[in-house]
Amino acid sequence: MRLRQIEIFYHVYREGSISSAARELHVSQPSVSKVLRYAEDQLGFALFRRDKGRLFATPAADELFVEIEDIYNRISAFDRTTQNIRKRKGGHIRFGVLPSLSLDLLPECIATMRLADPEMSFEVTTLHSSEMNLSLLEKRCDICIGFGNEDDERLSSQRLGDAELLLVAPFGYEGIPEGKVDLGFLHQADFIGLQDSGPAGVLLSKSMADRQIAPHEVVTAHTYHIALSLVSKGVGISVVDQYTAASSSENDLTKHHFADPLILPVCAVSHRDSQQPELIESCLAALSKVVKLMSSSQN
Amino acid sequence: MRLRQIEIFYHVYREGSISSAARELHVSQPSVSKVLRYAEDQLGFALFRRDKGRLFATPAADELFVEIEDIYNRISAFDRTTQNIRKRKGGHIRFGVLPSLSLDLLPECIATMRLADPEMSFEVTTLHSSEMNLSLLEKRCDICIGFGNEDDERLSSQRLGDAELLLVAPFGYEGIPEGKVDLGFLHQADFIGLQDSGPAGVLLSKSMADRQIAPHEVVTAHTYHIALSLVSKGVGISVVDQYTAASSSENDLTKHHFADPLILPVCAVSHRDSQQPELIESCLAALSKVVKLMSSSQN
DNA sequence: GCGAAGGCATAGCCTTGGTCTATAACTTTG
DNA sequence: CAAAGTTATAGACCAAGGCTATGCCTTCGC
Repeated sequence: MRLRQIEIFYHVYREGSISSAARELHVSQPSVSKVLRYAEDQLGFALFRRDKGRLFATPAADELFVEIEDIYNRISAFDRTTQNIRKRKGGHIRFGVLPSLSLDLLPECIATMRLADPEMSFEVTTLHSSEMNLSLLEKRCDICIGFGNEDDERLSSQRLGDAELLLVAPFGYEGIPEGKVDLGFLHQADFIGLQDSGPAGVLLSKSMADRQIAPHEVVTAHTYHIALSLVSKGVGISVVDQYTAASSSENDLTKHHFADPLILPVCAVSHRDSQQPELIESCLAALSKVVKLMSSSQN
Repeated sequence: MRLRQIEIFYHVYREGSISSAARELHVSQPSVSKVLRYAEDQLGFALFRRDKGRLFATPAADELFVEIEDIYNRISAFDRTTQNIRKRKGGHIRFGVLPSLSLDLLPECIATMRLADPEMSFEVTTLHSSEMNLSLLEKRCDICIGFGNEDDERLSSQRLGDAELLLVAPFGYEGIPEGKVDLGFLHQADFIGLQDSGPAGVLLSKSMADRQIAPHEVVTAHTYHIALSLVSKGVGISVVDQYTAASSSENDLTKHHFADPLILPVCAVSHRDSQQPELIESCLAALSKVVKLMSSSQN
């Protein structure tokens, strides 16, 4: 079946009549009639039963419509994408970013870059650490921002700045010292852990293992948002990166630096053989600048 | 973009060259070249950069390919469906069935119906109770089989037979009497419940509530398979319908009838204005026959 | 350095898918 | 019974997409 035949079948099936499908598609009625008939000839089976000058869908049409509906929607979305590409003036960058960096760091960066060049357009997807490399290699995005380095020679990574892991505790949590906190404070404490937390989780659990610190993990949360919410409800304490901490709207919690700070590199990773290396370069430069600015203002 | 243009773009992008795409598609090289060029003209932007007689994908092409890959796969699947429809000789029925009935009851029915008419073909999807009506109304399937009646005047339902809920317990479970078991046996027992279990769950919890029986629900499982596996491991006892119980391969558990049996109707629901009423009718008759046969042989 | 091989593009020709207008036949409705 | 709705057919036309033949450019091996 050709695309036009699919379109016409889709509308005739939904409208239940050739005439109204023709009106919807802004073409003549005989045109729709002919294409539909032609499609049936090629398929080798009828899509509609003609009875007293009216159409009734056959079981085969019911079955095909289930698949066509989906295809049609995707084609429509695809057409919108081509429209968007055509209308673009400046460059276009597709970001993949950790959920924790998506609420604070990246919006700030994009705002800054758009000020510098209002013609540029952006696309943002959130990804987990483990998905980033694949997404870049399959060219589903242009720049990924996360904690840690690439591990593939087709990719290149650049350190934008640092992210510090902070202790977050409910407001007025017992026994928290003024100023910096020792990591040992976590020992035996009621702790809210994060599942699948990537490099941040690795760094934290490694640091704790080195000093034989074992918190009492009362809840394992799947998202940072839930973890912070649990902290603010007094369920326990947790450790998150500074950007997650900053983006939280919870004001029932306090944030604390560690005496021996836990530092993670914030890295931007991109494909080595991009078709628009200058654009990527200028983007990375802008990112790096904004990240440095943000981390200095947060201390 | 027309369908042919999408197909050609897809293959050129994957192969990296017009010539090999042409070979793959079994058409001439100039043909592919021309369609690709034409597509670019219509889109208003280049898909490939031509450099020293070779093609290199542009960022726009990378972006479009992400969507096209998916569309292409669906079109391929759709083409296979049209092939299948064309090749069919006899009737075709699309079943929607509860997971618990999908392993034992429905395969038995289909085997019987195929013996009676080897030309018929079938399609089976598993659905939850809550999805069945919608699936029928949207004509995504022809007959749904579950516990309980339809609740929509556009649908008609037929009782095929009964399903009894049985107590399942680990082999040698303490205190289980010979013969029938009273429902009160569940009170305070370590019980494995089922989440989202539809009419079966409703019947059971209602019966228990009436007699103020409250088991100790130690695990809530998401699938019957997990529940049965937990029972056979001695975690607790559970209640499932006879077909689920029969389909289990666990032999570390025992099955018991209740003194006051918990009976659910096994119903087949179909659309009132089907295009193939005789086919549906004969199917329902065959189903009814098989179900009656099966439930008598199981007692 | 030159010829062979393989890549892409253009030209000219043909088939067919899809559009239109005009018209006919049939159903339902007022 | 006429009016307004439906689908189907006929004939003309244009554009999409296929083919062969050919030319040009790059790369590779001798």
